Amino acid sequence: MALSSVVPSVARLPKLAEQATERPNEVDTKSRILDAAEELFMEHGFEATSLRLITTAASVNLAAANYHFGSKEELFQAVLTRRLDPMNQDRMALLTAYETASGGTALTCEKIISAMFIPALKLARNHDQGGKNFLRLLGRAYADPAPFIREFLSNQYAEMIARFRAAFGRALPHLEREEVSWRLHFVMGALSYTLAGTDALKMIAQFHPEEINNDELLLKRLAPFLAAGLRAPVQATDSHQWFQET
Amino acid sequence: MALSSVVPSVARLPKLAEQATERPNEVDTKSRILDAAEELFMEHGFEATSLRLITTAASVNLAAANYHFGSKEELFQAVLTRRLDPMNQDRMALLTAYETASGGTALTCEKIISAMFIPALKLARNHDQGGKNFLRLLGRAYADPAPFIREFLSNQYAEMIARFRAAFGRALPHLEREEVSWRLHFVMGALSYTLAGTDALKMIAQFHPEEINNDELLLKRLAPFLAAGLRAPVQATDSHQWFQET
DNA sequence: GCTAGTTTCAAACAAGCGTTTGATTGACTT
DNA sequence: AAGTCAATCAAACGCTTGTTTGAAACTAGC
Repeated sequence: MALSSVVPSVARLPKLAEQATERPNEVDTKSRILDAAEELFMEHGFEATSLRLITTAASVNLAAANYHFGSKEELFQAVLTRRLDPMNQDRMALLTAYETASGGTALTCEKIISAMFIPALKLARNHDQGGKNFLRLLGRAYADPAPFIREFLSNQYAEMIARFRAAFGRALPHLEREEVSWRLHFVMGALSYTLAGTDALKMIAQFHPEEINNDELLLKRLAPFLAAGLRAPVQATDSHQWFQET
Repeated sequence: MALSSVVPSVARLPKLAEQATERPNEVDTKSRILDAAEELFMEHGFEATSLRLITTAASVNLAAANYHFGSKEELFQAVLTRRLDPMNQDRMALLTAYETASGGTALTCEKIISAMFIPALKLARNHDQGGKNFLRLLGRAYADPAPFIREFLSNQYAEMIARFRAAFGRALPHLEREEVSWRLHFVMGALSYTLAGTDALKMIAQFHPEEINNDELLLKRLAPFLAAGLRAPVQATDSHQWFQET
């Protein structure tokens, strides 16, 4: 179905052994497509972004997208993988570092949340241009109904989620395993929603507009909220303290 | 641009004054389209759902969609309005009822969250078939990048958000207004993400599969989490307790 | 200089899209 | 019985979509 070589070799890379590969301008076609696709997918979503829009923005030929990535779906996955995979590796490495540093004692919730957020912050700050775009793209991909996106994210996240669920389980020994999983779910929900929000964010936060794109301040507000939620007392299953009214 | 009468009159309604209008089968074309659109938009998203798919599922002519609603965008808005508007009215009415019942004293966070959730629960439970579908559709619409959707939701939610922000402000007098707005934002994020989740939900909750569609149990887990987050102590702005590591 | 193999390119492909048209149907009024 | 008008229908409109094609451009090895 795809072309014979979805991963083409290196014949026409621009002067491979001649000069430094990190020129900000005039990078190779594949990266140009990835950069343009990242921004446009973030702005319009997967379905509403056409390959023609992407390739025009990248100043490459339309057929180059299918040549280098095989299909639009594979291009989207490549956009996600490029940054998501390193970020999740960072998260797990940081969690491991915290755990070995603490000896045998369980980590605090704040420490574990740190291990989730710091790699995301690093991504938002360090990358030349696309970091913030990518986090917003990721937040939106989380809510996308397309099956191939949901399946892809499930696989990409499975290992990291398992590691962090175990860590939260040790940090909150009084909670049942189910409850820990649910709260981790809520944490990821608030995080992805917050990262994806632009208009919804403006809707609520008409103040301090300079803060809106300051992810560090944003997460400094989100983290205490989530840590307190994680430590909340469990609701008795048969309690009718809630929802007693019609 | 739209037809001359986007809101057509009542000439050919099926035997208008003859029989009861609440037959579960053989409802009028407009409702059939709305029901089919609700389900398909929920399943595939706005862009990926074609009018042909909707009208075929509704067993009506393709042109009927444009005739009754004007355009695909207006159809989507009609799908949202049909249930969202009454739900938000319910929320505000319930909040007002709580406030008058409490006399002059401020409501608790739990009570305010109740006023947000109970109407959503009612929607999920009472409506013949589409209630749960609609909540998932709503959660996804929240993350949709399409400008007309974001604008529409902003307008639909503005009044309700303002009312609840004020209520939370009174319940949490030690918090600055900004902090209250942010935390309300986080609350709505976790809520919409949770309501929208299907695969992500399965990904985390492999246990008790019968609970997944039990919204009451779901919100019984979510509510204590959010209430605790709302009451969390504020993080000092200059504190470096978080994120001190690279 | 020839050849092999990778990348680019303009052009076309078939399919699907939202929307519009114009005729037809059918219930109502007069 | 004629006329009015909302509602339905099959068909088409113009356009965009993702993908494919085959030739051209280019680099590298012999």
